[in-house]
Amino acid sequence: MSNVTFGDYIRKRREEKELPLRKVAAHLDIDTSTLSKVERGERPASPDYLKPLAEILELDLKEVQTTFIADKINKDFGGLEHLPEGLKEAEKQLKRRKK
Amino acid sequence: MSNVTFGDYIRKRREEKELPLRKVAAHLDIDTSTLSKVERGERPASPDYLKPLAEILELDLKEVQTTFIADKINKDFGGLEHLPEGLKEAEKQLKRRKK
DNA sequence: GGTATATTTGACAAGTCTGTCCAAAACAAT
DNA sequence: ATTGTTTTGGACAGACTTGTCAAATATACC
Repeated sequence: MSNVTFGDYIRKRREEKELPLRKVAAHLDIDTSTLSKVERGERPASPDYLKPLAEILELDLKEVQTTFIADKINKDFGGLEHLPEGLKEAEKQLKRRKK
Repeated sequence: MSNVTFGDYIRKRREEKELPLRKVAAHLDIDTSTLSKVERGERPASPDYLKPLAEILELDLKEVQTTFIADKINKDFGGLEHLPEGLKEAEKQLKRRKK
């Protein structure tokens, strides 16, 4: 898995499976147009899309979520120079929370 | 540094330095009320606040940013079960991008 | 070309978010 | 209790976001 946006990721997979936007969008219960925009990165994906996407594209939910998160972090925080440290800290807090 | 929200973090420091909201808010060029809300987590902090905050509170910008990022990731993605993997992936991509 | 299907575009409504304003409340100190 | 100061609450405007709809464009196939 390479450094690819969430939109590219799901579009590529949708094309592999030869599904039209129409079908996928219907399964996500959104408009074709909205999905088109998400695939092209013109709009962000909603977390609500992740499970249905994993289902219809037959992808591991873990991979879908992971790609979604990585992409969004990049877009949201890309401009901050200390992002690496921020990520480390977030991880540390997650571990701490588990207990 | 413990598992503390961004708001708590800056409030604690502001009180340490015995600065009123009025002064800090003025330096950030925002309303007192807005800063009060940010400190109490009623509103999110804008990235624009980070540098001025570091200045007036005499904190390391790196620490301020780190706390900000960790807190926001937590709030934004806290509901996703595969957040740890997402963070790992984001880090991997950052490293890859550096080249 | 012509028809059918798929995708993209842009205008739009409804909802959400961000910060301001100013009034109210809390706090300090005497 | 009154005065001065700090902090909070809530209504509000303007900007932004999210998704829809319908029209336009592209793609495929005969």
